Amino acid sequence: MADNNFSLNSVEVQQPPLERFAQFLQSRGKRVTKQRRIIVEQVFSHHDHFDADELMAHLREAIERREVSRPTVYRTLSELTEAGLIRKMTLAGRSVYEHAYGYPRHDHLHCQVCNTLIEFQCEELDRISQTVARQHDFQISSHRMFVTGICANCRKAQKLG
Amino acid sequence: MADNNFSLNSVEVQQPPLERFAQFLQSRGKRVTKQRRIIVEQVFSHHDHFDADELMAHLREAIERREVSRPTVYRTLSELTEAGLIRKMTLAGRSVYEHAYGYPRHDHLHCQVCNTLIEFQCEELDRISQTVARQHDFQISSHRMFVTGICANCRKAQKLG
DNA sequence: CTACTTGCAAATCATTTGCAGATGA
DNA sequence: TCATCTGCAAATGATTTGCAAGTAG
Repeated sequence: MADNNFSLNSVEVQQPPLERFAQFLQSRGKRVTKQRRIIVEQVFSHHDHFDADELMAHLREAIERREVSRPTVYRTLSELTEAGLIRKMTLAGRSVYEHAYGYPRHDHLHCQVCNTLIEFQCEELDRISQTVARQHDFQISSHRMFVTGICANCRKAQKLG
Repeated sequence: MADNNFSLNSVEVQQPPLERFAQFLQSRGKRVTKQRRIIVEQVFSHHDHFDADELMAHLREAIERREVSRPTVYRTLSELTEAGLIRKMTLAGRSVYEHAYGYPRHDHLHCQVCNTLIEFQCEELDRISQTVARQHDFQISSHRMFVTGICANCRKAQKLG
């Protein structure tokens, strides 16, 4: 849960993701390249959950133009995760990402029929993590809760079917 | 969360895993074979978290004797999961299993250094799942909570190092 | 008997890596 | 300049599948 920001008060303006990423890259002696720019812009163009393939589908044009390649997409997703701009989770064996930068902490309901993720916030989960961690002399870095089941839409569809 | 048992009161005796599995197999028109017996016996010989490779390591002799093969181990793990005898989770891209049959529901602390899973029980998590699910008109089948961080042992080791 | 199972070899599939040429600071 | 990057092709590693021979009921 490294917070490299001096301030994240929600009232304050926050630098755009690309700038934030540029800082991170610089701090590691890495470079701001055309492909990293393209990928970050795409990732933060809208809020959503996505995996590498879905991201590449959105980048199709750039990929066909040979401006971005599959390995670079994977490499950049790792860097963005390291930088704390996105968060990675594993869903059915596949890596799925979501925005972390500028987006509030939350957990998920996962519909096992349509595979959708529904976000929810619950302060209590933090409290519980802390209590349990204390009991086991465990140093928390983060927690993740998934509630699996069937969403309202899919239940409706099933009844109709 | 399908419960195929008529009763799971902890005071009552419970049939051995192999018998339970035999019932499941029969109900599906499947057969009790030597390899399924060997694998179930091994899986339930002690309580632990394990992945396919670790299980195969324990089955090394049978594998060398050509009594059990890698595909059969994978196939049987799937069946045991379907039968509800074991539970599957994904940890760092790898499938990890644990006993479900005859073992109380729990969640995990996951040490990111030594990769150990520490179990804990917390009724409140069920209550929270239910509340959240209700808010989103979501039908729960189960939940899973992971608290990631560093366990006491690894912290000690790090201080010494 | 004969449908279900198995081991084997080969296929998959997501993700990663080696490398020679390209490029940002 | 020159270390960092990139695309390409190929490697990886866990898991799965097709298939002919084996076996449970």
